[in-house]
Amino acid sequence: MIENLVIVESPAKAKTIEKFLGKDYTVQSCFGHIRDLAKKNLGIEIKNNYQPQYIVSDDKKKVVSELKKYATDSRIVWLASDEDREGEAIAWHLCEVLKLKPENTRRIVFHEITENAIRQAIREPRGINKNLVNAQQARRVLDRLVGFELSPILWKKIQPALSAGRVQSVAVRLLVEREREIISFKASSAYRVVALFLFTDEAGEKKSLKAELSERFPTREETLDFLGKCIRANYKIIGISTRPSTKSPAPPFTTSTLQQEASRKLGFSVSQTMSVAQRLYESGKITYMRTDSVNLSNLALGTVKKVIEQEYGDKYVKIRKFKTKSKGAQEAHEAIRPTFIANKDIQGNVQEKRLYDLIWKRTVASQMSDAQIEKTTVTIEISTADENFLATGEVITFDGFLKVYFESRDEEGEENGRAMLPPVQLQQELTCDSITATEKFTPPPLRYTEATLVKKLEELGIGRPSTYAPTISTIQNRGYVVKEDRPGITRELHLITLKDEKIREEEKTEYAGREKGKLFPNNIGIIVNDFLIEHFEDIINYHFTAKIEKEFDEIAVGKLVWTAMIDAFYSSFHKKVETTLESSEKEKGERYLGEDPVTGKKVFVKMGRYGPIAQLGDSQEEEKPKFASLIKGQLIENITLEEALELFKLPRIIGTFEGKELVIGLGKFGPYVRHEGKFYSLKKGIDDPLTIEADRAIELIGEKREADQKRIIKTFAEDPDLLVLRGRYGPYISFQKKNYKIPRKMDPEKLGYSDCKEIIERHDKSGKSKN
DNA sequence: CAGTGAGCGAGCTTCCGCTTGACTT
Repeated sequence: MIENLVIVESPAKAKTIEKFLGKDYTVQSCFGHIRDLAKKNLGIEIKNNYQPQYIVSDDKKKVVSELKKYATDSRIVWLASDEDREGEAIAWHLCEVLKLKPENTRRIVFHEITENAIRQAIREPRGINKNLVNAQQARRVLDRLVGFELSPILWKKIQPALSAGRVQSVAVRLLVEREREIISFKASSAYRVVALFLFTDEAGEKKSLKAELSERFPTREETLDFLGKCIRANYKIIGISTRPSTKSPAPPFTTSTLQQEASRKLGFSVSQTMSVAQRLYESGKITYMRTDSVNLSNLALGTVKKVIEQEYGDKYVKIRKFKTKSKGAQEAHEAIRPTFIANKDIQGNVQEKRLYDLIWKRTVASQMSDAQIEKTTVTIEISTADENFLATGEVITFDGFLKVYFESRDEEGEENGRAMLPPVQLQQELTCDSITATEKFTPPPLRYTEATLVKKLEELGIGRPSTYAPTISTIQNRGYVVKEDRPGITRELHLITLKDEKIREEEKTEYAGREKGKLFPNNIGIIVNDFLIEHFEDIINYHFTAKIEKEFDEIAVGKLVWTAMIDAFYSSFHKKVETTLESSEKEKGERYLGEDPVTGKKVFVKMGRYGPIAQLGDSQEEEKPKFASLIKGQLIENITLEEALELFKLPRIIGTFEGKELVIGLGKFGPYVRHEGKFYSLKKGIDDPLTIEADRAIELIGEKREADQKRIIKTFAEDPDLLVLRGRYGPYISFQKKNYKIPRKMDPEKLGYSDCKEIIERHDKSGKSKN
């Protein structure tokens, strides 16, 4: 007989709590939700007032049967799932599935894993809040209805295996709309004018001062006109103003802000951050990593205070209570912080150490004093012009939290105004060494990274800490978006300088717009997005989640019946589903580009069975149209007639090598060179399939042959098809287009022909028995 | 890994939010 059984969601949490509670308590974990809607036929009985059909999935059966054993053996069962909508539902499902009796079941909640908080919770048990459970059921059922009714429409009207949902479809919409802003963006330029002044200070030392003109000139003529006025002008300081200001630290990490900072500072992907954080959590080094709360426990605040006092001194301490700003936050946990703040560093791999360091610094800095900053602006008058030059400098008079941590930004701003200014006086005369006017282009809107997309979703109240990373993966897995680097463009910019009373003009080339690790929408993402917006704008709407969240809140306080809410939504939604299925045509995203000037045939771009294609000639006419695949990265959205016509120039024969033809073509995996039946990929961003020449193609073939050679560990005279190769996961055997794992005990260098044959045979046999 | 693009049809795909393993040929 067990006296007390406590059930929590996470096994790591169970371990910690068991330590606090002692031997009268057995603590088990249920690993999150233990059952979910059946996958067949929606899992909801629509005609039976939306009765959910819950089933325990296969991978949860083991956990459930173990918990059942424990529960029947226990005097009191304490349900300690999180204090939020999902946690309440988990507690309710546990009651139902484990058949718990109310008289020996208690529901308890705590927001922080400290002994006090848990003892306190046990002193204040309550029952299950059925209203809150109903709010969760409404959330669950609505998401299933939306996801499982919209997705099949896409299979029918666009392409199989696509998906749509309340969260993912909005994420894609954000990316598509941003891409359109970038496509339609027209850069304008203006001249930024910077002067370099020289003077001698009181000690006789030569000093310099850089200052920027208070305005930028939109044209070359105006810039020239201004610089002309500056020849033989006199310069005098007519103003020095200093303005004190303060900077405050950012709040402790939530899931979303941790993902953002790990991306900016450490270059981690969103899922990488989560898996490293998971390891830190499981080894007891940090608190729970899926949270939307910026709150720190009083215990933690006390330790942070001590650490700051010891490391930096009393005047660096400023204890703060942060309030969450994000919509729909449920705050079931603390903010993400080190479990033991006194530990400045930890054991672990490089990634773990770096992420821990980031969390430590952010936590500590959040409880430190404001930084005091003095901003100085020096105004310099030009005797021959109305404009002024301004020199700005910044001096940190008290570093405060900046001693530990500085939050990064997403924009790549110009390094400006950060430097200290040399000491100068009012009315001081300056000598102008030179003035440089540089043409500056306005930057286009920023593309999203994984992390900035998470930030945006959080601002909109869409998605939860546990789903940010999976959502980002889903929209990439469906092919809606791709995360990649893309090269920028080089462009000419105009430079005008005034030095030694002479004005000189020159052209400079600038490399701009290179993208690294950004999210780009694909054609299929754009087509799905446009289709959903045309037929279901109200759901793909940025405010849809906020709207239904309000209704869930009403359900949670008992003011609204959950099935009534679902019925109001579903009856109009389902009507739209039916009319869309009946009326709308198959959507191929076709766009007409114009006529081919050579043949006079019409040119279209659209989605084909295997991807986006260009079509030359109308399908109505007698002659069959020609087709050509679009190159990766080309969008139906903005491809030009000229670019489309180029595509029909492939495949091209560009010469011969070793007596065989070199053919450039475009395949499933991008542009290639074909030679003797073998394929060699062109280098992305370097080679253009339409202009590549034989020399370069031969070079590529050589590189590939060399790389293949390096992969070979062993070959056998008995059979040229059998190879021992070095691969991503270590050495393996390749035979007749199939790969085989080498047992760990065996040395790949010493494998003989018969050894390999044996491995292959053994594998093939076991493979057969499995199928 | 790599050329395709007519049309039909069976059977498959899919949501969001809680949790952790399993484990690469």
